[in-house]
Amino acid sequence: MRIQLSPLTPFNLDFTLCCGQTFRWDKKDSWWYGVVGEKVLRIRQNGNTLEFENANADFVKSYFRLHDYLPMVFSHISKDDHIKTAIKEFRGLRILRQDPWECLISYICATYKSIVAIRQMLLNLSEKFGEEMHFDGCGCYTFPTPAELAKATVKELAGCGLGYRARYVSETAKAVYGDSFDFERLKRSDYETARVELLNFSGVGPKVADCILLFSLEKLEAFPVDVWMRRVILRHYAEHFPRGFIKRISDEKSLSTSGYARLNLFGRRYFGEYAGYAQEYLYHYERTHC
DNA sequence: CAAGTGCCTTTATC
DNA sequence: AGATAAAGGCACT
Repeated sequence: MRIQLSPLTPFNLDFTLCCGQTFRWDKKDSWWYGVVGEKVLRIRQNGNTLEFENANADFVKSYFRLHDYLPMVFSHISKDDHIKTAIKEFRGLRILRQDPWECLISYICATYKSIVAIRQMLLNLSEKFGEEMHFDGCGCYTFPTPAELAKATVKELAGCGLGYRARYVSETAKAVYGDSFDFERLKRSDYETARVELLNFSGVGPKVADCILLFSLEKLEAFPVDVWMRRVILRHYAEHFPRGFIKRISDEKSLSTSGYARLNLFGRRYFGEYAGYAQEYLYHYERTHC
């Protein structure tokens, strides 16, 4: 199947899948392979043509958020030269619309880990608790369902390399499975309401909640602040804060709760309703230029 | 080669 | 409220 992309609103598949928002995609030759839902999706881009197998066009458009009109997004978030530079370099990077359950578990696992390590943990979880798929080559397992992870023991989860996160994943899986938690309802809730609900899950703090809101619950105003975003703000946006505050968060090994709240609020106010897009461009630019 | 540092932080405990 | 320590393990220096 093919989709012709509009030349008016850019899309770049490589930037979108490489920028660290998702962890279970692999590139072999020109094709990207990823398990989404029950299927192995194979997709590649050639200029304005998107070619794929094993999914329908509507799903692809939704998953890659092809309906986001990026020129409008850019006009909202282009507040200064630094973000403009990041946009110029990674034009076409899009926020994904990921599955909320997988996103929740992924970012619980992501705390205090490098991206390669996160990928390994999620691969282990899928191989051990997911269902095997049949498609050419790739390590193809579905992401485990809430039922599958709720059944797993903490020891088994720890065996996947989760460490202290094993308990959080177990508790959260049981909560989601037990309540038949409805993520679609959170999509309909506003940002603040959905955020408060996410914070109730074990292993979910402000940063993890913001990632889930942005990458799977359609809250484009979410502005996750991790160590990289702290560096971005210290280097390029320090003049928006009092000296003392900047000194304090420079000295902190890890960002305090109040520090997080302040940087997060700055991002949302400064960049506006598409702050999440700004975050992703700045994050990816910082990681590739350090 | 050993030891230290960093990693898309959260939680428990003061 | 706000600070602090502890929680895998692996890659990198």
